[in-house]
Amino acid sequence: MVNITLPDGSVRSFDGPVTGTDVAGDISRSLAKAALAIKVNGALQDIYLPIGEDAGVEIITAKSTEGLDLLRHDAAHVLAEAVKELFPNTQVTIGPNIENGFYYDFARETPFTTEDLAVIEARMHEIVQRDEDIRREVWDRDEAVAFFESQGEAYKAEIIAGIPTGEEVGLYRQGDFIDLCRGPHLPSTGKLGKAFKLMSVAGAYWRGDSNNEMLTRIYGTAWANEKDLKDYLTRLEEAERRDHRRLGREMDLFHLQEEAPGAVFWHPKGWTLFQCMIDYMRRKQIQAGYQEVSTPEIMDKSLWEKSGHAEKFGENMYLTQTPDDRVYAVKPMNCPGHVQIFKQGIKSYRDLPCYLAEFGKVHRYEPSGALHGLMRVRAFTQDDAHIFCTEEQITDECVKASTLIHQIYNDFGFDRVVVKYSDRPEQRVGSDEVWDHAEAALMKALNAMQVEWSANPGEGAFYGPKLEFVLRDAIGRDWQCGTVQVDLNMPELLGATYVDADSRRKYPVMIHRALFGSLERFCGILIEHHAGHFPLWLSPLQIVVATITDDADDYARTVQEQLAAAGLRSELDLRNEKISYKVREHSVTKVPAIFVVGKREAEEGTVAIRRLGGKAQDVRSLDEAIAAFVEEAQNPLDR
RNA sequence: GCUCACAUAGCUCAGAUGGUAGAGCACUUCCUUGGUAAGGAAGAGGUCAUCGGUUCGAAUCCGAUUGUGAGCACCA
Repeated sequence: MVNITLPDGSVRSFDGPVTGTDVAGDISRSLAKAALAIKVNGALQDIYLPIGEDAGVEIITAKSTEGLDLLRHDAAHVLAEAVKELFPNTQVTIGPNIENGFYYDFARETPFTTEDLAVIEARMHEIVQRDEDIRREVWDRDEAVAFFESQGEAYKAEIIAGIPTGEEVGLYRQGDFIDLCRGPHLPSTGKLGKAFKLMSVAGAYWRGDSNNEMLTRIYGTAWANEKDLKDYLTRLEEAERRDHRRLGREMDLFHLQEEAPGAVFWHPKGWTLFQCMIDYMRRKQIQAGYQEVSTPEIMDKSLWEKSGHAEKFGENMYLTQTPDDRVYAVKPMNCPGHVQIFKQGIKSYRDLPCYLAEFGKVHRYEPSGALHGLMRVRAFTQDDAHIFCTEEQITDECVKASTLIHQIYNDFGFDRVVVKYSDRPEQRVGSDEVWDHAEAALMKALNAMQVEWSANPGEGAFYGPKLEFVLRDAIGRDWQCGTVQVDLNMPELLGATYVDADSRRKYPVMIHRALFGSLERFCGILIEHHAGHFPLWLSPLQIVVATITDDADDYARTVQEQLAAAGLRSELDLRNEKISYKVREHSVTKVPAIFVVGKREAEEGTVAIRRLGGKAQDVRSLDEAIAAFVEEAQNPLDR
């Protein structure tokens, strides 16, 4: 007797060992059909393996996340099988499931191109049609290595050779295709169904290391049913519609061009948005006790040699040579400049903490392949600040900076923020003792912050450990923005000191922090987060005054003058076009509100307000409308 | 930087097999004065990313360069 306990607590008894298939079939035929795998006492396993003793069993279908992951993983195997059938000379490597789908990395002389995808996808459908059994086999490790080597599968052999000797190796066979895999897998290829699609090809380094050879990767998406697949494709289209590069053009915010790769040409509207962010931040920082400064964009290379930038960051730096043969570096960071300001005069411990902030434009020569709209550029503006303080003040100051970051993200409409903690990288300045100290201090601050955090080992800056603040946008993507870094190295490298209470000279601690991070990137994130529908206070153009007939032109001018006098950003649309034409155009460019004026409004001193995305018109007196909009357009700091 | 793809009018895109370019929208002018997501007509606009090669002839074929896209690696 084998007693199987199901998740609802019910128990079913069987005469002897049973498989997941038997259990599912015992419950219902439809479940037997939908069953992909089972969980026996909480552990996932193949559905056709026997269960010999009493156990808790859960049937896994594609409705659960786990089931969907299995399905996607199987899609990767079917992809590999299809490729091996079509291109026998290709070597297989690895193919996991990922968010929304799967990929498989192949090694071959000539990489796949997009044209190959259709052929491969068609073969995958054939393999699903064949409904081949997928069965687990247990092999001896050395035999498995020998087998894959004999098949010319060097990468697979290498992976298996990495498994400890003596450990058993699970292989899965489907048709003529056999692959190393931890499993579990679906019982047959037919279970994959039709809801999958190959999406793109890309290069990817073997084991993720750019020193290794590049493989050819095929990405695909797979879902439980065709409706989910269709929904996913629709979501991709929606994401494309809110792409900041597209909206930036449509809304006339900025452009990029070939002569200045990774550098932004801000148009008047985009620059207005940018300045709104700066205005907000400037006030916020002053409230928090910061002093704003400005430091040179180019400084002699020798300074960057002292700070360690030339050595540790040199590959990312722009250099300029002047007619007098001096070599200057364009600043990639603001810290050395701020240290120069701190160093002027003699600082006392009473001057600490000293907060120096700058909207500093920095240039970094980023790898060309990394550039992406506003999100990844070579010239960007940081809302950067350096807090010079004593060791005792580190915890407090880090907590304060973190609080500030959370408040700011909140004002900009982001409520989910997570923190990542990064410790010493391989490329670094300073002794291990100093790093021990800096890491411990930052960790102490992190614990005092009471925030959700995760570790990011080895990812710190070259001068100190850091915290990164990652926010999640409206469509669930994570963006790294703010950062707080504890630096016990830079002041010493650049000779910055203060006089302590015991009248001895000491090196201050330097906390580097940025809140938006890069203003350019933050701007891009805002565009995508709001899909161009900015809250009124951020919207570069707040109101368009549009006339119905030219009888209303004079009145429209009056309206716009009054809007301007009230500090609202508006434009006048007196063109000889129908009102529906004007409404459409200003809706497409995401203007938050249109004040429509015709003969009636001119006579009554009113405006007909049409909000972006709304259908209703709200006719109000001009004074009332202006008061309401002034109120709504207030900076969050004034509310 | 690496792999693949792409680069034609301001934007979105057509332009088998080589014979020096087209559409829609936008723009300009005219008609229309129209009440909430595209009224009508006419006109103007391109050294087909750049440089080289093959050819009688290149937007088209080949190579290089630059830029862009999707990934990888890197990262604010």
